[in-house]
Amino acid sequence: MELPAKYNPAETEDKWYAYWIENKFFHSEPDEREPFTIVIPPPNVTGVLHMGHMLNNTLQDVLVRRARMKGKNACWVPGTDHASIATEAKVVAKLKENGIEKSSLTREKFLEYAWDWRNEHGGIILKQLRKLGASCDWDRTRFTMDPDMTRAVINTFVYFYKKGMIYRGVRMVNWDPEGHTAVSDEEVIHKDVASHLYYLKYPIADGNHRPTSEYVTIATTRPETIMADAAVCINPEDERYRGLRGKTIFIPLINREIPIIEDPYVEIGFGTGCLKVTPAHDVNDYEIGLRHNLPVISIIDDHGKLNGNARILVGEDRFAARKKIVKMLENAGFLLRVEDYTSPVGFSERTNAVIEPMLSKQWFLKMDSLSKRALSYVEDGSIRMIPDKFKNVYRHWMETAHDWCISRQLWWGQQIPAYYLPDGRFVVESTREEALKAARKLDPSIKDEDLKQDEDVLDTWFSSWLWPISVFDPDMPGHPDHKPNRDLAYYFPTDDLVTAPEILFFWVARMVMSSDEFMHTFPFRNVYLTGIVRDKLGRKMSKQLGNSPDPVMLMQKYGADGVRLGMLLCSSAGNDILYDDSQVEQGRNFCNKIWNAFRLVNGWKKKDGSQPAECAAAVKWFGYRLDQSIEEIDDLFDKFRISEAGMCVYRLFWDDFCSWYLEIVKPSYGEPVDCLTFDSTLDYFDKLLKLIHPFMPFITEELWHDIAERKDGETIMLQRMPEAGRYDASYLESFQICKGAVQGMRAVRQEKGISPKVALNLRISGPFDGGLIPVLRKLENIGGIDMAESFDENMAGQAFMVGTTQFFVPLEGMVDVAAEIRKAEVEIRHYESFLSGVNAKLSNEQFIAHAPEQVVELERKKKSDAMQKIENLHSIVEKLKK
RNA sequence: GGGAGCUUAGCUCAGCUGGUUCAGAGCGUUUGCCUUACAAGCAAAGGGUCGGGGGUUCGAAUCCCUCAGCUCCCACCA
Repeated sequence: MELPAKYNPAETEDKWYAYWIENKFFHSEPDEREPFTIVIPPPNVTGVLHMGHMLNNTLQDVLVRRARMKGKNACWVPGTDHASIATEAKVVAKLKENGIEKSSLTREKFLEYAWDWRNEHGGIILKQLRKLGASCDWDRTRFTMDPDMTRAVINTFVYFYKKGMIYRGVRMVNWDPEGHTAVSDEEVIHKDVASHLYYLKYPIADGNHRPTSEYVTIATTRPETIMADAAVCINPEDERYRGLRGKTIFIPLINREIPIIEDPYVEIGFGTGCLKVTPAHDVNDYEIGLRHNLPVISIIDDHGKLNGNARILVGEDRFAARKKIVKMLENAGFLLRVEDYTSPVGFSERTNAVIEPMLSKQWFLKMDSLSKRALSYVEDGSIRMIPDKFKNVYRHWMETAHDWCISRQLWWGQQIPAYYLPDGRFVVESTREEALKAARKLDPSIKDEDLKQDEDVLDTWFSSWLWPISVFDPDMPGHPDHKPNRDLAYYFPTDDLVTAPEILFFWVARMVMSSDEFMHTFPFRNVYLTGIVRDKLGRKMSKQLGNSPDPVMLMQKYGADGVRLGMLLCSSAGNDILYDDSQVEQGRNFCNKIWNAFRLVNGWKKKDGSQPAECAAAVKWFGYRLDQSIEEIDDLFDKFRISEAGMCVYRLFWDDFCSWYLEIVKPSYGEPVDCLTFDSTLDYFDKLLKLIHPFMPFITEELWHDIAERKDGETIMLQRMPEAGRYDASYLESFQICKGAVQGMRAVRQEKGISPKVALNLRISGPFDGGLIPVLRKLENIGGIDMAESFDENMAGQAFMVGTTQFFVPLEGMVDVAAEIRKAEVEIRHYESFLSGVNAKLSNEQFIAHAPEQVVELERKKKSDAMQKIENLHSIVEKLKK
């Protein structure tokens, strides 16, 4: 049976994934083994796989598969996130397409649509992850709005409320007038926008509530908010405005009288040094308002339109109102001038609407004690950040965290379990029944229908911050009637978390908080932060730019294994990766290389008989090389240098195994291979497949089944990862010299245009392991080999050195003597300057006195080696000149 | 405005606490090869005064200062 020269991933990948599922290889149950746990960062339930997911999940799969092969009980818990604002926005848009306005629906009806949408589109991304080879325990798949997961969230809310850590307050929030909800600070993106600075006249009052002709000038970017002004503020140090102290002033157009106050917040040098204070519509003004007890006059409604408090332009959109009021101010003579001005404006991450700072009643979770304790886990090293630099970022945030606004004015999500009595008092309980009981304690006459549940839902992160706990035990520890849970006790704390730095605060930090609160420990040991996948030009991948390849198409074209390896090889932790097709091509090519190495070995016939010397040497060498590489790979994984570990495996297979080992042991066409070499080769192939498996699960499973008889239900997935043995470093060095000799001879041929069919003689002077001469002969067409003290006189030829071993290829009549002399002289000069550097060091008394003995010793070795080389080169020149 | 980080070959990056033979890898480039495992390949070659300047040291890509450029995070001066 002839195997094709090109590996075809499509044929194998689906087959093996089905096999793994069928045999439940991904499933984990607690047992006596050491656990290894990863919880997936749950993607949006209605999302589709993008390049970031590919990278992120490949990394997780590599870690999980490796742990499994190290004999651990590996459990990778998958799931999805309800992503309240994003999903609700999608559903609203979809309904709009069908001519249905959200406002025309009841909450129940809307949620019905939303669940339909989720059931239809939900989980596509999880199916796509299977294509990638992700070895998730699908039996444990969770959704943040599963009934029991929701119960965990609700119970947690009640828990913190009863602990006094959740409160309801009027706060300045980032209002999204498009989404009609408050969004967190983290969901606001600030961009610089070109706008104008308007200079307005505010008439000063005469003391009897009448305007005078005197005025102060105020600069503002938002003239439509003047009706909400509560004061005008000056800096107490500002000499120019001494006369204004204690006076009052009139708002233009509506003639409302407001005080002049003093606060150091105002910058003397900026604008006019006079600030209009609008507590209802600006965060800083709100703070000033609090300090000076100013009234809060809100003139913008939830839709971004002016309300009755504005008195003028009522019902106008805020941006239309701005244009109109500028005209009105101008016509009335209050507009002094207009300057171009660039100011930062906040946009909603989800809807891209301009954020309106607004006062509204929201629910908050106190962060103070939670964030302090969460910081300590990272500070004391219980949680390791990879790369390390994110420790700083984390610390900075934890030290400045504000209380967390956890309510959202949406329907898709967990509804806040606060129930209002008709008189406005409220109770917080996990069920309506309990709420009724509690309410009756306040007022025995309350009936069920009198209770009104809070309309808001909880921030999505308020459910995902419980994820590492709730996926195992949705009952959540910390609740009064909680029973110990076997899964939680076994799998928690988890081992590694692989996620994007963007959600270090949203998610990672908050999981640490919830874990500290409920488990009194950290939720994971290592946090591996991946970079962002960008295009070749460094731009973020986005739908608008259309610069993102479709991951599923990519896997079809290059194979999942190829895509996995390709992305991994160029992605060190925390660094962005600039995606280019050439990377996955490299991965695909590697698959092909493995495939063809298999084709070669697969065609071999075994025979009895002695092992040729070159094979014995190659087997010995590669065995050591393998042990050396395994040691290196283990070390790289310990340091989470996953891409480097991948590169190490790549080179081990391609360079050492294929280009050297196989080339040495490879028999002539059709010839059989001796038993010892045959068995060693298959053993090495088997070990290599295991080392590669975490990176490329499909092709390794396929070939592992081909290199030996396997019983049904066997898998490479559950084989033990090869462990490093002791190796003889000096033998590896001797082999390096042999490799150097081969490369030197090839270079001579290349340079002189000598065909491989022409045998060349070789003279060796200096250290060389005679046992490797058969290897030399196998790889190069060599006539005679002399091991000589020095070279014959009068011999034309080409010389080269490997280390301190000198090689000489006699080339009677084929050498440009003058050119060779020039080359040798260049080299002599080079070594002479090197030598003089070394000599300078060695004759420096300071160096001898300060440097450690080994370093001095090394310099002496350098000196003698360099002198040896120079001498050798001189003798070459001598000979050439004769 | 505050903070963090980056700047090493054409590209993407290693280079750990300063010293293992004048700086490494992958990709790309150039040259020669269709050598019956692989042209998605084989073989060889070229390519860097480690962003500029200064300092510490016997010794600096590595530590310190400074300048320049880039990136990210936080805060948002009306």
